[in-house]
Amino acid sequence: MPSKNLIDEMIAQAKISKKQTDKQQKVVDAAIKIFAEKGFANTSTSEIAEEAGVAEATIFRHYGTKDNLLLSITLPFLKDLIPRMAEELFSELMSQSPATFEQFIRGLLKNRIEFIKENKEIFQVLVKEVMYREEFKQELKPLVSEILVQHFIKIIEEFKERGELIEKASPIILRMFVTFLFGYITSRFILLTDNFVTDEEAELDEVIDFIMNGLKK
Amino acid sequence: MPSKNLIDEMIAQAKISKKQTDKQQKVVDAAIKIFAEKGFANTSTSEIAEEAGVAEATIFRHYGTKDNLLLSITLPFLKDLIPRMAEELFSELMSQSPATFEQFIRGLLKNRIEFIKENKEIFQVLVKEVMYREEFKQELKPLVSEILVQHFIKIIEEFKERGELIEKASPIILRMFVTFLFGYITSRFILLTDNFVTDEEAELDEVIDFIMNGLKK
DNA sequence: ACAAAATGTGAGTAATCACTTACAATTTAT
DNA sequence: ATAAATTGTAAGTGATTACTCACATTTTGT
Repeated sequence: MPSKNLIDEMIAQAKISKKQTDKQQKVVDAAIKIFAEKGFANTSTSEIAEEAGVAEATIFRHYGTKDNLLLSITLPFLKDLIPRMAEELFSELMSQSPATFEQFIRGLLKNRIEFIKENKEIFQVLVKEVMYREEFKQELKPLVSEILVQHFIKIIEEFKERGELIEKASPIILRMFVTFLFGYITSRFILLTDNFVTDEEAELDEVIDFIMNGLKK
Repeated sequence: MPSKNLIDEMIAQAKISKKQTDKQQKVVDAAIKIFAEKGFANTSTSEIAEEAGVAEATIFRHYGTKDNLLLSITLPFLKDLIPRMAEELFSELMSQSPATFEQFIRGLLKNRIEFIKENKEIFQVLVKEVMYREEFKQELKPLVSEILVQHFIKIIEEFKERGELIEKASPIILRMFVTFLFGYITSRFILLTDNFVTDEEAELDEVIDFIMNGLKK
């Protein structure tokens, strides 16, 4: 199972370390669902309690504050599981040592899209709250710079040595790639939540072709 | 003045058509500022009143509801001024008939970045609320499909005929271009509001080079 | 078996929310 | 000049908010 659902993993992990209750589980599930749909600020604790089939006081028994509920949902996802999965992904991808950069980004994109699809809701909660909360940006920064940048630069330089990539500074290559990836993910999973693209395989080909060759004839 | 501040224009326009009051002006300015910073749901009307130096009831005298205040700020921006500016921009760009597609997107990007910078706050309010409010998506859809798509397809086809662009279906070319542009704008103006790129001119060159030629050697 | 600890909840609480009302001040029309 | 209309506000309103508390139930350790 290369791309296991992270929420399940998160919950499983939490269960071992701090043995979550049935009702706690239901609270978390309900909170993720409603936060993703309406946003943190637009969701009341009474609404979460109702959706979870639990007394409102139960939420505060376990999480203390509404803010802490949000952090309990999102921080483990950010701090533990994303970095672990990222490293697994990269080592897996590179151990298969893809012949071309194209093959590499094809594997990467497929994997990431699957990953985001499976964790769409918690991903939506995160993206929305990052815009409002400096604390989330602060949590994200090291994650991005250490995990993402560190790994990517290495890979970019490997393929540059092979003569597959343009001879530009690796951070610039990375920035262009990430900017496109970011636009791709946000436009398809955050903004246009309803009508997702029909033929994914065909779209993936176009995306890769654009990243590699651009728009010039 | 090719790229005049739209908020000023909006306010000026509103002043003529419905003669805005001094206090109304202050309310709108304060609301845009706080909405952009903290988001609509996290901002109370009492906070807006205080920032504007106005009684809370004054807001409701003029706008009736908090929701209507948001719409009074954002809808004119969406419905009147963006389309007008878009058409002006395109006719201006094309009347100078840029020699190459590269020149065209250079002009476009410069212009749009300037525009977004000048209207950064109202732009942030819009992007944040589009994620939560179906009504905003509904307002945006025709705007995007009529103004943006319509104009762009024409231009893409012009440059395809000139043999400057790859021979792909125009909607696909457009989709790749817009996806990158969207990622560029959101990552720089919504997420990383603080440390914007240092050398814009150099970055613009890299962006254009990526769009045209991709990452392959 | 049973005490202690952990979990769950109904019924609150004070604070804050968007919004209203009654009335005063100002502007506009004649 | 003055009546009418518009604009502004202090002081509320009920509703909802996140959160607390006293107490019941269940689970756990011995």
